[in-house]
Amino acid sequence: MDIDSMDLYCFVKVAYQKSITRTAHHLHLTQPALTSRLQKLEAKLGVQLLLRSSKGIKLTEEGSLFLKHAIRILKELNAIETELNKLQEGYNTIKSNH
Amino acid sequence: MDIDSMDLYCFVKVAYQKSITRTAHHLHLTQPALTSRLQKLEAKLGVQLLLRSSKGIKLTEEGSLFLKHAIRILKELNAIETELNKLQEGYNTIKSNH
DNA sequence: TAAAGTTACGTTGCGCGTAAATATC
DNA sequence: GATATTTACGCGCAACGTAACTTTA
Repeated sequence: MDIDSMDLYCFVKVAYQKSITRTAHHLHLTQPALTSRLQKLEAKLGVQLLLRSSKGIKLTEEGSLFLKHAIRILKELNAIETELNKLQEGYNTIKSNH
Repeated sequence: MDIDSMDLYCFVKVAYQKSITRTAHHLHLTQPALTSRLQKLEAKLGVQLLLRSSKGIKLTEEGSLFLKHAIRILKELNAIETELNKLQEGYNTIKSNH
């Protein structure tokens, strides 16, 4: 399937902000780049996640389902970083205790 | 950070098989391609995950920690696919019920 | 016509495979 | 020397940005 964490992050942000334009700014991307990313994510999953209109963005049922999982995965990724950092700090503490 | 699911899958496979060569074959990749992927994963995380030797592969402490999270994320990704498929089947059932 | 999203297109960087190098038993 | 991993290098595709297009309120 090959989904990357940036895909998830982009989708979650768009889901919350309900706007591709605004989210693109926040992520330091252009609108077309973000549009393309979201289209490809939907293609990979084989489902439509977003309902686009000139008013903004709404989630489909599949989108809502995906959102829950995406958030869980992003939390898991954060946990990895945190735990790896702790492990590193542990070593440094040992090193500096001589 | 930008980690993709293929990174996780590669790492988990290598962790279990304890060999880059063998895993590369199973994943239909060449050895250098897999090596490069693993190196970049370690670079992204800023930690060493694997201990390489001519005998094969062992996990570092960080590697073991990462493995647990990686497995959890892959399960979560599987769950997404399963649930999305169920949703689609649901629609088809409704459609065919006329 | 303004503000949202999308399509078209050229460029660049990343991931791959082939080939050569290195290390350890 | 056989078997493991790594480095070097060239190529192709995927992701980006700019610019033009489309839609709807």
